[in-house]
Amino acid sequence: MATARRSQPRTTYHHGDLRAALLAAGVALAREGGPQAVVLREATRRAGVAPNAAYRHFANHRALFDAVRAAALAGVARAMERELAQAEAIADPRQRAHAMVAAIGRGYLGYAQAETGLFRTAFFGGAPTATEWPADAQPVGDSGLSPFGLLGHALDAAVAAGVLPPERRPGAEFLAWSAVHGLALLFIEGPLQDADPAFRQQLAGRLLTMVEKGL
Amino acid sequence: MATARRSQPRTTYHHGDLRAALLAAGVALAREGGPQAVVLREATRRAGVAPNAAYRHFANHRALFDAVRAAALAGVARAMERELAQAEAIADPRQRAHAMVAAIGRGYLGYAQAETGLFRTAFFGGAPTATEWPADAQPVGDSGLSPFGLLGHALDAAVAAGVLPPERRPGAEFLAWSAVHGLALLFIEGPLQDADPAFRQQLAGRLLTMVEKGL
DNA sequence: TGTACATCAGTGAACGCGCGTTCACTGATGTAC
DNA sequence: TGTACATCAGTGAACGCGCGTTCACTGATGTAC
Repeated sequence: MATARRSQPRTTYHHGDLRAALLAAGVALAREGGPQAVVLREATRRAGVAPNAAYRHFANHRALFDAVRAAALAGVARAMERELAQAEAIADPRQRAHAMVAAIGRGYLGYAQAETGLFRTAFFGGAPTATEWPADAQPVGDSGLSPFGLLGHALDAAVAAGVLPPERRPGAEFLAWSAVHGLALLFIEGPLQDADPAFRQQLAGRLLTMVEKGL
Repeated sequence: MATARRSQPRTTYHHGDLRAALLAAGVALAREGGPQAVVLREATRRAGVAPNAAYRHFANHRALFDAVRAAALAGVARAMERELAQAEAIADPRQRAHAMVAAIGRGYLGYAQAETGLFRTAFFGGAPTATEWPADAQPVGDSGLSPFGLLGHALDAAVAAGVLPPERRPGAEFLAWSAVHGLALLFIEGPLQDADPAFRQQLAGRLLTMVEKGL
C-alpha cells in the first residue's frame, strides 16, 4: 500500500461526500487485496482526509468493513443476474430451468475469478455468525435478492418446470452451493490457481452437470 | 489470549526440546483460533521462553506457521485414513470402492467440524501458490499420502472396481473435492454453522450420493 | 580424569511498524430572527 | 438582507497495543587433548 492515491488535493474544507469516498476506497482495497486489505487508515488516506474523519461516517472499522462487504455481495448478485437474464429469455420451460441453474453457477464462478478480492471479501470477512451470514443478508442485487436467494429462485424454477423433483428441493441450495463454492476456492486459492482457463471452464461445466444429475 | 499457559516453570537453562514445544504451542493456537492465531510471540510465551528464542529453531514466523500447517494437514490425512481403514475391509470390490470414496468425504467433513481451527489452518494459511498448495505437498499422513492423494487413491480404486468409468477419472478429484470442501465451509463458517448435527449428516449423505451419481 | 575452549541455546532490551481509536480543537454551513 | 449562533465535518496530535525481528549478551554443554 505504498502509494496512497487520493483523487485530487481537496480545496474545500468539507469533503462533499466522504462517506461515499471512504466506501469506494474500501471497495478498491478489497478488490486489490481481499478482506485483510480493508484498512480504515488507508481508506482515509485515499480519500485525502485525516484518519479520524472516518468516524463521522462509520461507527468503527467493522462498520466500514460491513459496508464494503455488502458492496461485494451486491457485485456477486449482479454478476449472477447478468447470466440469469439470458437464461430467462429461453422459451422452452425445461430448457430455461436448466439454463437458469447453470447461469447461477457461471455467474458465481466468473465473479470469483474476475474479482477475487471482492469475492473473498463477500464470503470470508471473518467470523460472521450463521444468522448474519452474508448470503442470507439484506437485499443486495438489482433484483433485491442475495446470491443465495438467486440460487433458490433458480431451483424453484427447476421444480416448477419439472426438472427437479419437489421432494429433492429442500436443502438443494446447500448442495449446489457447496459444489460451486468449493470449485471457486480451488480456482482462486487452491491447486487450480494457475490452471489454464480452458481446463477451468471444462471443469466448471462438468461440475454443473454433476450437480444437475446428482440432485 | 489473556492467560498464557506454560507447562511448568523451567528449572534448567536449556529447554530440552524447544522446537517441539513451539510447534505444539503453535498447533494449540491453531486449534483454538485458526491460522490468524498462530502468533510467534504467543507460542514462545506458552513454551515459557523469550520471544527471540524461537529464532534458534525457526527462521521466521512463516517457518513456524508452515510447520503448524503441515501438522494440521497430517491431522486431516489421518482422519481420512481412519475412515478409509474400515472401508478397505469390505470384501465386495464394488461395494468397497463406493465405501472408500464415501470414507474420504466423511473423514474430511468430520475433521472440519471437530477441528475447525486446524482445518482452516491447513487450507487457509493465506496466499499459498498453486504449486505449493498444501494438499499437493509433502507426505503427511500415516500412509504417506496427502488428503488430496488419498482422494485420488479412492478414485483409482473406484475405477479399478468398475464403478467409475475410466474416461471420467481425469479431473474427478477436483469435482469431488469441490463439493466436499464447499460443504465443509458451509458447516464451519457459513449458514449451516448452527444447523443441528442430524441435518448436517443428512446433507453430507446427500452430497456424497450427488457426487457419486454425478461423476 | 581433568581442564581449556569452541559451540550452542537461551536472555534482556530495544527497534520500527501500522493499526484502531480518543481527545480537544477549528473551519464551514445553514437556520432563526 | 443581514447577522447570531447552533450544528456539523473536518484537523492535529497522541494513545496503547501487539506484533515480528535484531542486537549484543550469558549460561550451559560437549569435545579435544
